[in-house]
Amino acid sequence: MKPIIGRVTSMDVAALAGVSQSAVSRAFTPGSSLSAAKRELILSAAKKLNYVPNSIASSLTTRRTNMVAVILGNLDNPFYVLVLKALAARLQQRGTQILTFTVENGASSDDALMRVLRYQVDGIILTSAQLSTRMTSMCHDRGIPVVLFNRYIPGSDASGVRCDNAAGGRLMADALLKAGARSFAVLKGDPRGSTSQDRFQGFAERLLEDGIPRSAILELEGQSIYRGAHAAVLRAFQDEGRKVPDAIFGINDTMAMGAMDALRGVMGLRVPDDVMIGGFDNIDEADYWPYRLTTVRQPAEEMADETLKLLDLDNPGAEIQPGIDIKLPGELVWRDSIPR
Amino acid sequence: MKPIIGRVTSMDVAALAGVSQSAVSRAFTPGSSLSAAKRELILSAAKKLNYVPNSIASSLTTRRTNMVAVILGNLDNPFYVLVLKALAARLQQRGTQILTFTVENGASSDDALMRVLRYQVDGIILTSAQLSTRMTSMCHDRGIPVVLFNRYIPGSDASGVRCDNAAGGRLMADALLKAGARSFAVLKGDPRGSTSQDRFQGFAERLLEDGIPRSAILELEGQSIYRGAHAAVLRAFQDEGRKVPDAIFGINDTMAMGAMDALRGVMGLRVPDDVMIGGFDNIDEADYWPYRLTTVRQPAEEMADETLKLLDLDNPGAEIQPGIDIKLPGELVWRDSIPR
DNA sequence: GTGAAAGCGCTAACAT
DNA sequence: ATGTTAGCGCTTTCAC
Repeated sequence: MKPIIGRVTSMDVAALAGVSQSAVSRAFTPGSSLSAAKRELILSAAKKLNYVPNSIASSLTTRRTNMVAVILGNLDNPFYVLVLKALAARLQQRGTQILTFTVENGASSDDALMRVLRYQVDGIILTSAQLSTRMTSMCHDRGIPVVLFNRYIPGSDASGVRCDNAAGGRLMADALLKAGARSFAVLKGDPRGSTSQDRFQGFAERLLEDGIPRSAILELEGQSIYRGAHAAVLRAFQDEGRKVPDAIFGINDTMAMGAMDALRGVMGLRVPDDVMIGGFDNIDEADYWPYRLTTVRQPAEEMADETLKLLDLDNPGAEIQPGIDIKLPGELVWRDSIPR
Repeated sequence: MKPIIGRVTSMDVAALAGVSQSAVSRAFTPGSSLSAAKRELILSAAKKLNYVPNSIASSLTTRRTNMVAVILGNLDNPFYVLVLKALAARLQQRGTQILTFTVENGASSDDALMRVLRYQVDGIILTSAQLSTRMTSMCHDRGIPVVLFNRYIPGSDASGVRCDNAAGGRLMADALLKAGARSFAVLKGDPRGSTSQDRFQGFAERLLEDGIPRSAILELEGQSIYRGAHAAVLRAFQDEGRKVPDAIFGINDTMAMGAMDALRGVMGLRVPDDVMIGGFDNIDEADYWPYRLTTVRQPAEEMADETLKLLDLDNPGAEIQPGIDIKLPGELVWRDSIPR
């Protein structure tokens, strides 16, 4: 017994159940006043017709779409896959769907944001790219909360959650110093990203405390990816013949892994005997046997929790918070790429 | 000069520009008849008000949301991240957004699908989990095209695109046989997934042609993940003391890598000298120096292309295809985990 | 508790 | 080319 062709609407259900269309609406709205008997009647009619409420139509009146946009940049970095998973688990559980946008690495998210706005999402989570102040205020005007994930935009009043990247950088410098390293190289990612800058900043600061000037740190551009780091290391230490330092700090694990493989696989060095390597993120791969990378763990799950708290989806009307900046501490995870 | 608080609608723009509301609508609809002058006028008024068309409202009449649902299962498997990226790039380019759903591995997607249906998506791409026939027909009734990505549901009339998994399995068996292997183990993933079954099936068939019966192949459950494969290998060859075979075939690269690390890292064996290892997918990591995994490449990009072709988003009204099943050939990528 | 009626912001005939 | 009008499928007053 196939139902009517085309969409079946609450009208059809109402007709079949012999009630008004608004009753059908109530039957699907938890907490609305409707007698249990009538609700049952309606629900069974609905099932018979394979009726599914059209949430697009309802959001027109409720002004809530139950969709949140997640702007993703670098999916090549497994950390952001972790983040997506953490966010998805939490959001789906509360009945919110994720509208995913991927943007070219380092690209401005403005155009992505423009498209997002058309969809009247209930909130926006930015894990990537820059955000212009014009966009911030457009979202603000519409009452759409925006939260920056692991990035900070100076001068912006957008709120954000991030790992305490500078402190994490210090943690790593400290570990390396304790292990006896005296010369250093750093693999940086997107130079415009605050994440990379902050980690380097904290790292350099701690080194300076031990008398190592920032100018003594070799800065390499790894473009945030394995391949980029691999190439940068080879270029510096093989092609250009620079001296391999005691330690290399990869601003993220993927780059640390790329560096490690270039050093070991191509140049025949040993880790940590010839070079120590430190990473950041603590992605799953960092624990794989060939790497056993000592790294700074980012508390992805907690960061996701805080992100949703800032989004405050349960309080639609609420005035959007000013520039709250939540910093969660990272934690050093000792493995084998730095001797202890 | 801040615009009006609250949402600004096409009415506001019309008022400011001194035109009718429908003119505004036309100004934002490419190819509608409107004089260039008026269009300019409207566009500038819109910009002044920071107006962004509400696509939720428009989809109510157009019956198109420009959203496609992508149901994702195992994001732990980097191959599906690749797939998501490929899909996102293509979809976004044509102005279609992705509604992402993650479901527990192996779980039924029925409830996810139910939620998807509320959003009136223009199409559904299922890269994971099972799909009941009831769901298939519900989508069918609504005229929502569904395409299965790398899975096949026997008896279902849903269309799908997949790598020729059986042929890929044969390719791997062939390579292993040529390299001199005579005893085998296979790391399987979700036993309910056709992908895992098909690859094993093809693998076993080819082996049989060389006189190796299926019963001689040791089947291990690796749950499709690194850690699962790692544990399964240790359990079989260390705890239970089974004899390590000449070759191990990981139904996907992640599992092959897990097996490799268990064998080398824990048991001290060498690859490929002591054990050969083959994978499937050709994820980026397969090429990393410590692995250099010989594997069967899945043509992810082409698969994404075919998926979108089947979805046929440009022909909304079109009758949904019956059970088309597109199989794209995999390709053996030789690296170092199988001697040549 | 329940129905009637008025929108939500837009598109799509239909006029002109 | 442009304005007028009638919905799209739902939620939400407002009566009863």
